[in-house]
Amino acid sequence: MRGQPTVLHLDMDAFYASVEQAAKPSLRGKPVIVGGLGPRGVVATASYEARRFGVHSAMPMAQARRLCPHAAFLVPRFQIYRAISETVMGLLAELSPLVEPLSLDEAFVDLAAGGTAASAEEARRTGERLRAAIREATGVTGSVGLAGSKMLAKIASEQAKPDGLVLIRPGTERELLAPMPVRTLPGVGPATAEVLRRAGITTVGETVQAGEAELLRLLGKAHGASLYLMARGVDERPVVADRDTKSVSVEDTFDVDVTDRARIRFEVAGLADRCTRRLRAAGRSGRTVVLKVRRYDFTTLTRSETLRGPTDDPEVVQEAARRLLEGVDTTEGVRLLGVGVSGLADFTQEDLFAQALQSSRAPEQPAAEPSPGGAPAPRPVPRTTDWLPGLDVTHERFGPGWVQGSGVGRVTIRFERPDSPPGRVRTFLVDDPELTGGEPLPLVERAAPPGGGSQADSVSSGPSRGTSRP
DNA sequence: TCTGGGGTCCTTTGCCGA
DNA sequence: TCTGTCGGCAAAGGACCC
Repeated sequence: MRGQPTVLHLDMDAFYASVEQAAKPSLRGKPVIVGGLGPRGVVATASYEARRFGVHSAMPMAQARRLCPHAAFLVPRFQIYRAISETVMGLLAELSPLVEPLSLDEAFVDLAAGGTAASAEEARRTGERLRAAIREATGVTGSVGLAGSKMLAKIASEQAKPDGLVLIRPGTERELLAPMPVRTLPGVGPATAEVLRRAGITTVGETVQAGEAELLRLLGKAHGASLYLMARGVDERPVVADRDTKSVSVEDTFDVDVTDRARIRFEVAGLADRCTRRLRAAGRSGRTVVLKVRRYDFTTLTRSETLRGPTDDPEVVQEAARRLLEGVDTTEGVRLLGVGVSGLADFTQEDLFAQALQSSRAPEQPAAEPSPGGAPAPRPVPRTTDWLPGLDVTHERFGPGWVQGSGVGRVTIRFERPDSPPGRVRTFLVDDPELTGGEPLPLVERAAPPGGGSQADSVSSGPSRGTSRP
């Protein structure tokens, strides 16, 4: 443990929902729920107003609707979240060269490496300056935790929420942690908590009392040892910038379970294709192809195959995924399919010999792609051209707005912008020629407009996913 | 209307070669 | 030469995180 609070953890407050409220004045102060809106969607983020009704992240959307039916339900707009995230990460980079992003809305900063935490007071001033800068540059708020380690900085930022700052003074960690539930510690999820509970351990203090030997017995070597350290407030994990990606994967959950084998093959081929596109975009290639199947009953299995050399060739990945699929029984229906590549290499070198060998080892299946024997190609889920709630639009006469809802051939648009008062609602026919998909507007005047660019695969609501209208 | 998507890390098991 | 074992790799599953 370090002598000074030199680790800063930043956590943006209810990030996606806050961005939507900043972008849409009519939603400020109201419950906002962002997530997948399909029949199998889950909540990505709930605003604090919605959390008061018991809605939280990862909750099935259907349950969220029951708990908070009057909330605004919106699909995520990753383009603008990413743009704001880049602005925030830029501000963090000004504090130190050692910044470790955890997600779009969270990061650790090693202040010691930036020379901005010589004392607790200076660390606090740095944190407050950062919070002000974030608010000014982005229009949304973040909470800051400061402590001598990652774990404690993260616990501090959790306590600071929303829109606050908490500093844990070195030397006070043990008493602070003792009464907290074990779930507070990183790496303790539902399963570990249950194992500990059955052993009579529910708080951090009890975890320490149990002793290392008992934790090793209960949880195994790696997990037990690290939990014992964490529970005593010992966390020597360094802040690591530039973490290397280890795998790339794409997956889709279907609105309705799929049983048709031809359709399943077709979807797997499409997933393999999307996966390799992402791989290539990142300039990487990989050796191990993984097929993931979640069945009708939510049991999940993976099948993997390691190639002779790394590849980023869509055909090779498709072939491997198809071979893996042949060994999986899907007659009772699948709810999710995924394709991933791991064992990543930096270079994109093709091992042609390995390819030839691999395909000659699987001769039983004719090379023909998804549509066997002249049968009509299996239909993918029709791309819904729905106007999805929350997406940006522009009307030739009324200007920029966002989709509030749609149905029976109509779409309701609210015309407002981040800097306007709450706007008015108008309803149009879905094919109104004056209505087109729009770009996200910047939340604050000076902020650069979100870096455009394509993001074909980044919107995450499955086969009927909501890309913005062309 | 039960349960997303994209990751990381760890454990177990089986196999193979030294 | 036989046997044991050890390390490394591959495959599969599971827990956890945001």
